[in-house]
Amino acid sequence: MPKNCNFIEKLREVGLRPTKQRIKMCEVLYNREDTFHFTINDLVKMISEEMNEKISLATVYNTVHAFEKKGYLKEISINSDKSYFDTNTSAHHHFFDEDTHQLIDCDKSDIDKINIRKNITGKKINSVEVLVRVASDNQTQK
Amino acid sequence: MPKNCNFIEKLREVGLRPTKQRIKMCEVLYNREDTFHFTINDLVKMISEEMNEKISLATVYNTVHAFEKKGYLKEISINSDKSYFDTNTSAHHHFFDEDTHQLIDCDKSDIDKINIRKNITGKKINSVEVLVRVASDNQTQK
DNA sequence: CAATAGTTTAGAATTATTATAATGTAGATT
DNA sequence: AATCTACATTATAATAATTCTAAACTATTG
Ligand SMILES: [Mn+2]
Ligand SMILES: [Mn+2]
Ligand SMILES: [Zn+2]
Ligand SMILES: [Zn+2]
Repeated sequence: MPKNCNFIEKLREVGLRPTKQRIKMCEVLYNREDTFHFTINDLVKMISEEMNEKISLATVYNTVHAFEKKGYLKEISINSDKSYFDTNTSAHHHFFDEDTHQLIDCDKSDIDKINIRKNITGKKINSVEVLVRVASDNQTQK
Repeated sequence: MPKNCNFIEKLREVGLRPTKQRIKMCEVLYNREDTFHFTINDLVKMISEEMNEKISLATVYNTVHAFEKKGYLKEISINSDKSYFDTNTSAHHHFFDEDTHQLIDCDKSDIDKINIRKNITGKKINSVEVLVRVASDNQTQK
């Protein structure tokens, strides 16, 4: 979703009613310079801090999943106890900092295009994602 | 861990006491032709079916994590509600069948070696993993 | 054969997430 | 504009994976 676009229109376009809560969430998620990664908890905090709105946890979950289904959010594969989401919905790869639990985008120049030679009969490829786990240099050794 | 090796020795080597439970789990995990992927639930089922042993759930969790820490198991990054583990501890990539929730190994010929050009200062790369999500061809369309 | 540190266990606690079901509301219909 | 209805929101309960607890057990050491 582009910054400062007509969220009401955008929501209607994909068949989602532009409710107060969804518009607020659009503002929190998309009205900023850069895309970012977040957990549900992060998002709840952002909503209550940046806005003076209280949106119920269930609605935050519902809306995040609705946006994901409509292609306005992506879920990132990290085996952690919680889910991470990304407002950058283009195909891209990630670094995951195991110390801080922060996700960092790779851009195209960082990793060559992945070429998959194997194909599984009857199955189509939905996504190809690289996760590069990094950690402080002086953690495993010493 | 090689098939039919001396598990008692192998456990002692890494400072784990060779308890009845750990030896049983070694047998279930490593005494077979091929490596495989499993969830904790899968493993509990295997233990009670293949062996006539009952190992408490807490011990299964403890032991899986102990084996993981010692490098005898790998955890696979899938954004799912549960964790997946792998008895193949070599660096390799995966297909994940979103219909059946099955993991399939990629071998070296399937995906070229990933070359990471970006580096994050003060951080070292712990792992580079590709996850290829696949699903039935006639699921998204029609 | 003690002593001790590490291990197992049942069950409780925790945590992220989803389900429920009552209330509210956007958008259509009159 | 009032009414209708399908969709949304909400507080709360339920679920499910995982971790914690603390008591009982056991492998190893001396
Ligand atoms: Mn999801
Ligand atoms: Mn783990
Ligand atoms: Zn990203
Ligand atoms: Zn594997």
